[in-house]
Amino acid sequence: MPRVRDVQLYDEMLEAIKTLARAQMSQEGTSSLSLRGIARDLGVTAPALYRYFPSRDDLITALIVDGFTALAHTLEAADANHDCADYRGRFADICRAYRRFALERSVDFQLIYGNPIPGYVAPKEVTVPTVIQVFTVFSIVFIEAFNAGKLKPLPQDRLQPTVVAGLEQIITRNQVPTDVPVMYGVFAAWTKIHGVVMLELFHHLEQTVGDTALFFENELALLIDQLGFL
Amino acid sequence: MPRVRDVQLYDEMLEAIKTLARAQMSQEGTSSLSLRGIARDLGVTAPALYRYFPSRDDLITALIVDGFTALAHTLEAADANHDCADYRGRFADICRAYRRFALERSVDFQLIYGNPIPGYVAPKEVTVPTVIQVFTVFSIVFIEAFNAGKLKPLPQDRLQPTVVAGLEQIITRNQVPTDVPVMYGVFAAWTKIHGVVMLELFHHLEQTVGDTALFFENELALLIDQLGFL
DNA sequence: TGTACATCAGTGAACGCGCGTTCACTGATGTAC
DNA sequence: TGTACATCAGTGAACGCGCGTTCACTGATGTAC
Repeated sequence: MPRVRDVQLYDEMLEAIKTLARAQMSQEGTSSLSLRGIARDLGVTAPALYRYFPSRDDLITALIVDGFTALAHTLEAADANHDCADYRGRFADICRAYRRFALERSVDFQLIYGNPIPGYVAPKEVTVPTVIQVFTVFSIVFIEAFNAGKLKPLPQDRLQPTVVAGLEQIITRNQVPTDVPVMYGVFAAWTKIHGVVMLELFHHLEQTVGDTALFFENELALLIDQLGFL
Repeated sequence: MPRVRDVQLYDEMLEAIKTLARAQMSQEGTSSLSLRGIARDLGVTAPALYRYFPSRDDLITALIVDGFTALAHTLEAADANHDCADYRGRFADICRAYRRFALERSVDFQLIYGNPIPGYVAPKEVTVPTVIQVFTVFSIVFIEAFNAGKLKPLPQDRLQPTVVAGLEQIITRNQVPTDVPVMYGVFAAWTKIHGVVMLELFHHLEQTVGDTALFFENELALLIDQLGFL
């Protein structure tokens, strides 16, 4: 951040740029982000943007980080709406929020989970921590449910040893206070929900199952049972 | 197709263009397809391509159709490798082929299931039939297994009435010779596999579960039981 | 077998547009005396 | 309170590059007589 006269104005400009960037992406696709286009929309010349972002890639990075954070907050908010002990309800609402986010803020969703942007490489040290945020929200419900005796996860002998080893690594690396089978449930859930949402988002389901919202609810209900939520 | 002097040469040129297009997309992303770039690679001027494709969009359409067809054939081939009565094995291999296709031919996979290409609109009358092809391969195993008494699908009362209605529509529209619960299984399977594959493809799993191949196998084994394959 | 001619396949120039980034610059702003 | 001056915020021109598509054209090819 260069020296700035008015911090508030500066921050407003930052936000304005990112908002217009998202608008542009939602019209033209995530890969068509153009600094000149943003400058045009903003009524300013293109070089002016370089005071706010050193390059186009830095703008993209900021948008990706924002996207992950927004998703994580959305999921957290959905979780907070609930009686703590209603684990089935909490989990369901988190999943619903995941879907709603994907459909309503599809730019952000495509940006974080869709095709990579050509020529752009995400700086891992920046994006990885934010990826974890999302994943953490899911974990918390599982862990709390399990500790309350309200989750009966898959027995560990149904998991491949290498998978177990991988999960153990995450558990220790991120200091997640739980066991492998519980952790496995998080991934089983996430991958399922993600699949349904992705296919719905890109309109591969509506031609086939028809009412995608109800299909989602149906799959969600079955999933909750399968995962062992009591 | 314009009048052509040598049909074989013409077809070879068509293939060459599409091959270079795929190569370009795999380097620069599906949205960065450039006719001029292809012409350059081909050692020819850009207008020459207009003898083969009336526009960039027509080339994209051809690539998408090819992608769906290739995926469908890959799945069919995986299915053909098997003792007909080994339904669990057949289903597992189809899913493995789906994953392998996504990872090995990721351009095609991103093209058909990933972010839409900005400014491009798929002509539905062309692409929809090819979408069905893929879906059909999955259906066949389910139907055959069910008819052989080797699949115990979810009871219909666990499905939402509207979802049932939607599935009935597909069944009659495409003249699929089976019942709603069997059809539902196809979607339950597809969405699950798709979710795992998508997340692996874009490297969201490797940071977390570690060995993604084994994670896939693990999820697949569980899925086969859940779906009711005997 | 030899020649005239239609046509196919690809060229080269042009149109009008886009892009990210660098650079020297100007005018407005706030501050220090 | 008034003026000089540093610096911030944004300008405008330029660099060197990209793109899809149209158009009149040329040279090679195969065919018909």
